[in-house]
Amino acid sequence: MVNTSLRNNGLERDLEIIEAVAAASPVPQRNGELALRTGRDKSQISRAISRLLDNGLLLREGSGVIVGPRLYAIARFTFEARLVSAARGEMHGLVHKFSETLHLTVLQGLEVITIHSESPSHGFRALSWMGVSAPSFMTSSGRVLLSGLDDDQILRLYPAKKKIDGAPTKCTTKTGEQLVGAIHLIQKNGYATVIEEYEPGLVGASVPIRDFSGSIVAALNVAAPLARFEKHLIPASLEMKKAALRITKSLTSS
Amino acid sequence: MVNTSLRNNGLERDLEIIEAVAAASPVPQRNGELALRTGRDKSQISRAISRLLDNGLLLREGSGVIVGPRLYAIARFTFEARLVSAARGEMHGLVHKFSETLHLTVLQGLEVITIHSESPSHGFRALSWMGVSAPSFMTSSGRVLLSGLDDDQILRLYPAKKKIDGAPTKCTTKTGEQLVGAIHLIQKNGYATVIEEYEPGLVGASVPIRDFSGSIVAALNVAAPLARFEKHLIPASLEMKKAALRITKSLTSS
DNA sequence: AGCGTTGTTGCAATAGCGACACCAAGAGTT
DNA sequence: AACTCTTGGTGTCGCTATTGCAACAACGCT
Repeated sequence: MVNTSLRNNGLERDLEIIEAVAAASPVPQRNGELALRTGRDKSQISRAISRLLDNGLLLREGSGVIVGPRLYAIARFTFEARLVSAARGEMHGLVHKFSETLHLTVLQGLEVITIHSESPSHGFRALSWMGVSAPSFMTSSGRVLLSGLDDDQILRLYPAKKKIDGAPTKCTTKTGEQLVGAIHLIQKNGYATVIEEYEPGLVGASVPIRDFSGSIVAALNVAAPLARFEKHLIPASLEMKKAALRITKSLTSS
Repeated sequence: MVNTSLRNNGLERDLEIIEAVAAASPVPQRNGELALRTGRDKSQISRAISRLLDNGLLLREGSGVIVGPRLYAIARFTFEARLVSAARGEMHGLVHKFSETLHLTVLQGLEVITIHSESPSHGFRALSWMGVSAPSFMTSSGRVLLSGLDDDQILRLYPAKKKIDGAPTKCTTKTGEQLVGAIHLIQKNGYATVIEEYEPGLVGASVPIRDFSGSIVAALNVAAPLARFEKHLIPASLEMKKAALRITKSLTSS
């Protein structure tokens, strides 16, 4: 029952513009293009960009704008920056061991966003992982990230009896009740696996990464083709569990 | 002298708050502390933080707030996307200066892959390395890219005593132990050189390119015939070091 | 209990936003 | 040059959100 009518259109609009610019990176975005993308009036875009330029969030490049330096200055001091540098080496080792792609994900709202990926030599270099935020209830990393919450917190997000919006037929957690059940299993095992839930032909496993206090701050995830990796899901999970512990350790010691 | 009256207090205030939070990282900042730092009314801080939380720019951590993952995701994505175009200019200048071929490489799995090359006009092997991968332990760029990892992480990839598979006789890093030693030297110098390790008659030098948070994300590399370039390896490395810094700087500061 | 500290919320005045129309600068085209 | 077409920037005005002060609620402390 928090006051939700407290909304700042300005901030939302500015973020929308910045993300539109970021999504088009490295191509500088022109004024009109952004107006189209965000569906706002050109006058608003013009004035907003002017402000964002003044504040260093955007930067002129030719006849368009790109993301400015101030964002980097802030991003440098985020928890994610430390997390990535702590996890990168471990992920590297696991890529070598599994020969499959690894992801480092965090929860934002109800979405899972990937903040770092490591691919094996034979994989494609994923360039598009930033915008791809997946729903949390149907991915292994999402369930792992949710597993830090209490049952009633989860049920508040996903009501027990109600069918979750957008749950595909393959998904094993179509209601909040089922989700809580899956999460109990994750809490017991310390890892989560999914088989062809999010995408056909794909399997995945995830383990939680905790901070010094034990709360879950991120998830380590491996995704691979069903045929190639199904039998390795459990061993890989156990391996990742150990890696997650080492990441926690190096997070607290730095 | 244009738009001085166009100042949006909201954006400025929000940025001021976010930066205050970032500056205190990793210690979560409480409401009142931020009011003091920014010299604003606590009511404004309270409401602003509530908005910033809703938008994922900030995150609750205990009784305070930290910077959320959203900004990091934007920064990370745009940095990668713009890396090649930012490096191209510097590489072009270095090609001119060295009259040798330059490569921009990243690590994928345990292989080094070349994502961009610049060759002098007389270059025979102009495009031959694009997308080609090489083992990381025996190339200068590979060692540079590994130099962001801890010793124990490297030793997990390459056990200390065990002879590395595929290491040719010329290779100076035949065991994990030797590799760690070589990497220590790279970390100390800020560059890596190899002489006829990967291919007979060929020498090379590499320097790391770091992202906004200091993580090594790519390597700048020059490869040349032994006879022609051996005496220039060190000066070229120093030159490339400066170029690498400029690349990072050009992306992260105005 | 009483007290100090800390975060949230009413409320009037005010400042900024959103939408539409208009203006200015270029780039072709004839 | 004048003509159009495109693109970015401004003027204005009704309307809504923000501001700053205050009172209020929620703790923690002796």
